[in-house]
Amino acid sequence: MLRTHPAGSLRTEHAGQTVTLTGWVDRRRDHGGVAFIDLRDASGIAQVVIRDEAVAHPLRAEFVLQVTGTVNARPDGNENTNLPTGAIEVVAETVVVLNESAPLPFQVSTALDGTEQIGEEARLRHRYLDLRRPAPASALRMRAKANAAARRVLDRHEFVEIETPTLTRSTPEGARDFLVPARLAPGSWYALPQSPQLFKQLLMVSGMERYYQIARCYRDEDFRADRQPEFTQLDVEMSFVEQDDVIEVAEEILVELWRLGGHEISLPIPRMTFKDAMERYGSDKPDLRFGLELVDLTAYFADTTFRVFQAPYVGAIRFPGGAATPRRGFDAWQEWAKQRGARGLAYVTFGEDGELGGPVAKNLSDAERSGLAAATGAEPGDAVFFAAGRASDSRALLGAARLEVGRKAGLIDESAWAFVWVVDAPLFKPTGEDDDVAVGEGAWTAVHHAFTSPTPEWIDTFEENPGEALAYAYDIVCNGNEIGGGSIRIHRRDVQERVFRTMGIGEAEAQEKFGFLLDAFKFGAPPHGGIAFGWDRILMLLTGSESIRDVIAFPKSGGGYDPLTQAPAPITAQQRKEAGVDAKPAAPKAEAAPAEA
RNA sequence: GGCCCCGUAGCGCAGUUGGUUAGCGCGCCGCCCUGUCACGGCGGAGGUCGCGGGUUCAAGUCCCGUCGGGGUCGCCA
Repeated sequence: MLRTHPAGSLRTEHAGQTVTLTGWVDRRRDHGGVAFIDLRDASGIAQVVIRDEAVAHPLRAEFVLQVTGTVNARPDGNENTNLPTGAIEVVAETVVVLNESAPLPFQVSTALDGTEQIGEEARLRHRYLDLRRPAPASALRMRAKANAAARRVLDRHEFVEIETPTLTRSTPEGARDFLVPARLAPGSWYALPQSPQLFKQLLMVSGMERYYQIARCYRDEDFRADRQPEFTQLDVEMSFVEQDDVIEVAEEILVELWRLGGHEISLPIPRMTFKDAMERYGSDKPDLRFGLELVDLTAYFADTTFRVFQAPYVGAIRFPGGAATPRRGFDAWQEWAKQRGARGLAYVTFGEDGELGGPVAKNLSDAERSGLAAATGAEPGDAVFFAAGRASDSRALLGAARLEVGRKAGLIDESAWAFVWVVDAPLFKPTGEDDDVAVGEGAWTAVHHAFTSPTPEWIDTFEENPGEALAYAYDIVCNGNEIGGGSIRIHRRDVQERVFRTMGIGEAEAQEKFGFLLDAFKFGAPPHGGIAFGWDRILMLLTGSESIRDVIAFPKSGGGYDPLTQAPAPITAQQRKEAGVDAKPAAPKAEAAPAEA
């Protein structure tokens, strides 16, 4: 080693020792005659005192130094209580410049931590410098600890960590695949996996019984703050289990993870049905850090003369203290609702004297007006938003409004961690649910994926009422973020075929898309199920980051562009030729391409 | 793909009703400074106002287009 001690490890008990440190010049304070260098390495910072001006003067920020000197207690009154090493300093005897540094595109000094705003594009272009800063660095360190914690739990339960291919055939999860041309089979392409779903099920057929992987997944879809084209899942699968068994392991992992952040999750994590979540919170991932549930007013307005409320569903959400919102503020809410595809957002205000206000109030009958506070739970000074129309659309709008109200009214405890399992989701949803036109029978698609088993109660009868059938699936939600989800899978070939039939997937198409899985299931597939955690999203929450980009070492920016490597980039004509990108496909077969799922 | 916001020095930002030499902080360069710790002092360099077009006597500022970034809805577990 080029050093004897990590810089951040020095304390008063080292006083008198001769040490050698290595690191970067975090900051320098040159007084001409005596100079102070904050020497930074991964462990922290130590102050180096250089009394030779000729040595100190040429040093610049981020020069790489090797310093040998004596550890001294600092003179009385000169301690720096902001530094763990603030009671000591290293008086340099020799200073070796291991490397110089060009002037930086932005400052990385720890002294500026939290005060300096740097544009994300600049940070990503020089991510290696960005990662010298304390916050980005600690996010990656937390990620490593989270990986270790997951492995610790799963090892304890005799899970086997297994890697699965990243060059594979497209798995049927519905997102767009990233494609890789196959040089040795021009015209044919690999797909990067959207998840290891099929492989982990094959591993159950293999008798591995308990599998996990910290798996990279790829989906060619548009960006979000919490989405990247390549992302990581902690992927888990188990044989001979029921829902409760998977949930138990998952909870153990979550407990270990949140302990890293100093929070003890109390078990068991509460469960809520999908139906409850939608009806009470207008979301399949309810944020339970605050109450404020949706109010179903369909019955209340059953005989209303107000045309807008003559709808299959009328619901409301209370806005505590919202009556004070200025007219301009309510206009902004209208805009907000319109951006979400709603016609608007009806509202009523409750004055301190109990008087109703707002444009909707005058459209209500006296009886409707007088009972409204009791029906909605509104107090004087509150406002209430309404949505009327199709239940699913209206609830979604109210659910979104609930979150917005929660933020605006300061109802959310930012230090809270509210976990919930959302269970009993529907197995199927009608395709084209967004159309107003009722869709005919048979047009169903899987809510999770095609291999999710119906619950035991529905396994024999789901075809009779696909819209009602429940999936043997579970999502784990934290503070309104879905951080993981899984299901008990179908292991019986007959059930799988019935599910495919309900979804309108023909035998030929099933065989073409994932025949290898169906074939495998012929040979004694055990009952199995599992879960996948959105690892980036979990780390985002654990580190208090605003974006998953903060917990990925080298993330992409918008459009899938990497500002650091400048990928994607054009290829040469030679590469193009070899890759077979331009191979003409064989004459198309008569049955044509199956419609996109 | 729709909508909203942003683009001015290496970084973060200001720039009035369109007006003559485009500013501020940090950083950078030079000199000075023996107890600082976001050290300090003096001096200095650094600009295709994202790009293209238009309106105007005059555009960083107004208009149109375009590119890039961020957010959001669609999409995506």
